[in-house]
Amino acid sequence: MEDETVPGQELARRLLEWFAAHRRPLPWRVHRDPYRVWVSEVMLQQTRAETVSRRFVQFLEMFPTVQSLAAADEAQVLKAWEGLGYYSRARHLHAAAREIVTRYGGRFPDNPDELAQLPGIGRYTAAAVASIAFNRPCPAVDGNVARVMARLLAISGDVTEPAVRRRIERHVEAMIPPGKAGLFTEALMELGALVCTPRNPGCSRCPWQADCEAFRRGQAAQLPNRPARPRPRPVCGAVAVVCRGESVLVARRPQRGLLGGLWEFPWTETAPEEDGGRALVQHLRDRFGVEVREGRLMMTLSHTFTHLKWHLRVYEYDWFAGGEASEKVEGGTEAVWAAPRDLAALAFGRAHRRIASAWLKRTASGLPADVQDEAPEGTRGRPGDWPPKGGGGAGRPPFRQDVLS
DNA sequence: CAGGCGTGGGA
DNA sequence: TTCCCAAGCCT
Repeated sequence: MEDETVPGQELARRLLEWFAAHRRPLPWRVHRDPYRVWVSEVMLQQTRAETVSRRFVQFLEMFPTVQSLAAADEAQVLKAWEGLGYYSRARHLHAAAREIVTRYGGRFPDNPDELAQLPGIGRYTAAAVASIAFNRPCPAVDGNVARVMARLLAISGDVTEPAVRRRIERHVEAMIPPGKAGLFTEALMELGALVCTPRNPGCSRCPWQADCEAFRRGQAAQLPNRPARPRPRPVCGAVAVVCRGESVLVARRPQRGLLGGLWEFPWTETAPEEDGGRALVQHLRDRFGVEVREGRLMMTLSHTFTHLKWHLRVYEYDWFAGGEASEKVEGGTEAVWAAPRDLAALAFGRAHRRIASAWLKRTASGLPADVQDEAPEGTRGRPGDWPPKGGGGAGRPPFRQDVLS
């Protein structure tokens, strides 16, 4: 169409030459079947390739085909996804697998429009799967590609804006070499991952250095311009580890929203300066029908999400009464008494997994519970000063709560 | 459409 | 320690 085409093809030729020499042997590049391409692309969303490589291999061992993934329970899939974050990806992956099996007979759609109808597959992933798995000439613009192109063209606008991204897509589409769409897509992302990195770009190693407008202007490291993210909002809470024999009480979070479908210890949000013990005991009674004897502080911990920062006080209780049913409790909260082996089989988010690990370690060793945070004593994690830097609450005595009246 | 949605690693 | 992310999607 435009006169971009000819120099674009020369750029593509040089890129593919570079890719042939520097391509990493990543596990999802061994076989190029649509299932593996799809799983890897979803797993790579907002997640580093180094993290994904291990987990991808494990996931493929557990779910080697789209049929096996579709046949699994969602809980199994979430367990396989544990620790990877953005758990809606796992739920969507599972739902899409079922749709591919039931609606498409187990054969993936080969075009971006149909792919993008599937849950968890957006504009980028649809184009990536169509180009890499089916060699369709679709421009797949992820963060890597957006960065490379923003520098190549010296685009100063926000590359997360749809209008800017569509402009980049048009440029990329014009560069796709006939018959080599998949290779080109991989090569462009690899360039962003290995050379045209966010900080300290390796311009001296770049096959496009001579054509890069940002490099010519000495702006490569400054582009693209990304809007600053807001600081995580602090949330304080009190967590209950209720012990009943060898088991502890755990509950499943709602399917939607933060850590959806994962398990956790019962907890309640508190004001920053309160120890939360009373509200927690009330919570156990109201929400789970469980009465406990007394509580004592077991540990404190902080956990940062993209948009939240949890400051948790974890209390250990001995069960006294209630909750025998170990089933659905009113309000829709599913709760169970989990033995150590159950804890290992359930999927938790990072913070609650750490609580489970701490409890298991203490139980196994027979040692008394210890107030312990990740920081050394005297800096953070003193029971009377939580959350750290929050102000107030100095010198508060350790929580004790008698339940029975 | 702006904001919700995880985690681990590097500067 | 703090900040910035890393192969986005959904509502």
